[in-house]
Amino acid sequence: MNVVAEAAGAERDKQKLRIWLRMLKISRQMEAEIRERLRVEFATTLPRFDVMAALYREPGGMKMTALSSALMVSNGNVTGIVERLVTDGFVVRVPVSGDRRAMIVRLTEKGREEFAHMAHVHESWIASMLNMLSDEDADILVELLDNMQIRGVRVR
Amino acid sequence: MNVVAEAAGAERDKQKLRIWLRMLKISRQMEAEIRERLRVEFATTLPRFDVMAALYREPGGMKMTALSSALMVSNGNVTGIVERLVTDGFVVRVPVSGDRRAMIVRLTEKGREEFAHMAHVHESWIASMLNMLSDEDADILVELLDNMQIRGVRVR
DNA sequence: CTTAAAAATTTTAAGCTTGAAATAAATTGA
DNA sequence: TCAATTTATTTCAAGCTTAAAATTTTTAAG
Repeated sequence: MNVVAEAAGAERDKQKLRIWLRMLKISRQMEAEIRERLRVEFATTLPRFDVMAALYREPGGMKMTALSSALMVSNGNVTGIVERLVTDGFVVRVPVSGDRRAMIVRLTEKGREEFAHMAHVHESWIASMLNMLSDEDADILVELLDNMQIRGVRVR
Repeated sequence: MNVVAEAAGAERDKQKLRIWLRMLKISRQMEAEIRERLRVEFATTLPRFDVMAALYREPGGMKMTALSSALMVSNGNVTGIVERLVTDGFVVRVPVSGDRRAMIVRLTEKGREEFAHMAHVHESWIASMLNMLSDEDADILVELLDNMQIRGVRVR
């Protein structure tokens, strides 16, 4: 590769790095704001909210493994979060008939109501935080983000 | 507000939520990949990398408070991370003459070399992960992200 | 049937993260 | 001066997170 092409490649890499750093910053800022709001207004945490969100979509409940893979976190991680949600009466764990290893986790009625309420408010927080985006920009952004399927680092 | 305008507003909120969820997912996937790589290839963690990156930009070193506000994390958090970096010989803590409360944290020569190496490889990971973006898309995305200044939730 | 492998989950150890409380030093104002 | 406030940092308790090891149960292979 000649020097010109090399320089162009380096500049392209820098541009990608810029995208990543900017995206990371925005995500962290928004996450921090959401965590703070969840703590102050609902006395809960983002991981708890995430678990409840996943369970809300599956009224029949989910196995621990399904839950942890849906959230892309480790098994052991979910164990602790679910434990605390059980203590608070938001979820229950029921044994799976026919497989004594497995457990199904399900929202209680109290958990469903609590989540429905939080989700509604949560949506308005997001809309408020992203209110600098015009409808057009929002459409472009959704389109771009939808096409970004992250896979592992390509080893050449 | 009439029913049509209300429905349009609700749809707008959903679009913003979509953007947030997609962005969060991408960030988490990329972060997970970077954490894994840092662990396997450099036996380090993302928080440590972040601290070293901030210090690399300030050859004279930074006070603890400057460091934690640059990284947008709590003071106490940085204390622990720096502690472990000191143990590994990547940073040093020097007292500030004239202010016995404060501490300046600075990369050691070993720390500078280590970070320079990691940063180079890190950049190529990012470029590889974002290789689905055309140059045009990348430019549009940088532009959009640059205009997204997140502030707290606007209370109406 | 028995044993080996696989699967679902929990436990553990180490590190990250926070908000709040504690410490210590510097600054301000009466 | 000297008391109150502010500033810089650390400590603490609680929860989050991971990878790896351990446990229990199921499935598969001979």
